[in-house]
Amino acid sequence: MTAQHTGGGTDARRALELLWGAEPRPRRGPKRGLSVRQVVSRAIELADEHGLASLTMRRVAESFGVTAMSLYSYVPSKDELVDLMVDRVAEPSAEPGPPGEDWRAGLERHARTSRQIYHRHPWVLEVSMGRPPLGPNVLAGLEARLSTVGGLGLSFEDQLAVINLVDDYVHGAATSLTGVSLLERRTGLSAAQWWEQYDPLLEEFVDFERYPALTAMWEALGPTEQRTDFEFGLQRVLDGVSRFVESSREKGT
Amino acid sequence: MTAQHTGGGTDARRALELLWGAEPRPRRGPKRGLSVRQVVSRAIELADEHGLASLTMRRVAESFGVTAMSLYSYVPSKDELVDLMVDRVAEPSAEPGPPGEDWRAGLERHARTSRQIYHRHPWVLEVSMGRPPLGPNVLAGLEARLSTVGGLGLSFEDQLAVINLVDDYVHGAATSLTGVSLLERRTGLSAAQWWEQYDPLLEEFVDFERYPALTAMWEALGPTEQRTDFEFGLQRVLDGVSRFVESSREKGT
DNA sequence: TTAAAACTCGATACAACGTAAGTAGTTTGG
DNA sequence: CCAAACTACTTACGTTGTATCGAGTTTTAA
Repeated sequence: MTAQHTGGGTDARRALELLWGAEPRPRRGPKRGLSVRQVVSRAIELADEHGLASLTMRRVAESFGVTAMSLYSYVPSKDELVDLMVDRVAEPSAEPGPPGEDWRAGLERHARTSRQIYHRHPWVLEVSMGRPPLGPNVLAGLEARLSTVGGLGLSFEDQLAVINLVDDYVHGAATSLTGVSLLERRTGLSAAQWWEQYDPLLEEFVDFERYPALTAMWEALGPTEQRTDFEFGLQRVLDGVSRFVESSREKGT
Repeated sequence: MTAQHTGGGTDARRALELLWGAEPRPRRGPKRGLSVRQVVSRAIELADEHGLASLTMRRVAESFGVTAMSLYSYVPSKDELVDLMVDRVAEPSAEPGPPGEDWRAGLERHARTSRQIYHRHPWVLEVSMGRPPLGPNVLAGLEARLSTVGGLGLSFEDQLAVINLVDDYVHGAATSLTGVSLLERRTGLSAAQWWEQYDPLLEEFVDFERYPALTAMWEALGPTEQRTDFEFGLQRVLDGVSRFVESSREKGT
């Protein structure tokens, strides 16, 4: 397991060539049986279905009927492959919003788009983006966010802070939301089944007197659904941003 | 790499016994050279220093001068070990707040405590908590949060939604914050060095005309520090919660 | 008191991982 | 037309979690 992060490649030029699709056609050897695009697409499919932990070079290769080492003529390492996967699935974040869209609607749209991406490709959440792949879609996504908050009269620092705030919330909420269903597939146990296992045992080990609020809640709600409400949180976050924008306007004028 | 998540163990009773420290003393065989506490502590130290990916049963064992398989008499699997580690580092979240603390101060304190935990133990962020280990500290942390928002007249659902919102933001922000420094150690390249590699190459591949806002920002700020401001985001989130609490009070009265 | 059961720990082994190295065969530029 | 460049295959290495087995140790039951 080498790649749990992006930007791990050693050859920056090669990485950018791959990200921006600069594949010079005239190559010497035998015709290639595959393309980088194909490899990346298949890798995404496999990761979507079985998770990042199960995404191995061997499996990607096998799905094409070639050996693992063959892939290394398309992609220098698994790290680079993950970079390419991340930029590929970021495609929707580059889509333009409707004309006349105000900042709040724009941030909402970006947030929902990200949530969609995380929902469809949960493995993205496992990839640390400390150094995002500088591909067309990742850059376009950032550009779109910046232009959404660009007209508010905020400093660049504040613009970035607002964008990061929303992105951080979405990332965190998506992690919670996805974690549950991910575990159901990984362990083969539904959340309900899991609770059935633990619920009776808990009383044996836990002194519930020490957790009155928790006990009250479990009795009222049942421990079944502890779902994070994405929209609720998003609206609170945007309310907070709204207040900041307003007070920032007052000062600025 | 089996354990990137908690709650993966197969024997629920054994898991709870370990979490709640129920180690029945009269055991038959030779005296044990170690204790579960020791093993968990050492594993945390190693994960703090070298990351979760480098935390292997062999390394933990070697640090005690025993073989990898010896550990399996203390802990049934690496999954369970990670569960124990998570509950252990959650200890600070059980600490009580000052008397008379209002809800906002309480949520702030919980958020900062979590951020501290993530800062000191970045590997926790890599562990999916879809099914948190039901140990004393995790439970106490949830109890503390619930009692913080318990006096606001919110429904249990709304209480949970508020708690999850703050936790989700903190998790997301911590992931951003930690990601950068984590990569510096993992790749041996500082963020500045990394940018130096990519910056000149970018102009070769990227048509900056297509990213005007991004270009303007990079020219103004330089791409060096794209840090997430934890406190900024936290205050916006709490502002949002505040508005919700107020409007909820109006309705409720 | 003693035999058996229960336990710890070490040695060995296996399948799966990313990928280095080497080879055979194919295409193309000089 | 041949040598350089390229693809894809075979092998191989070191690492991972952990199953299995065996030898030795302590406790319990008779």
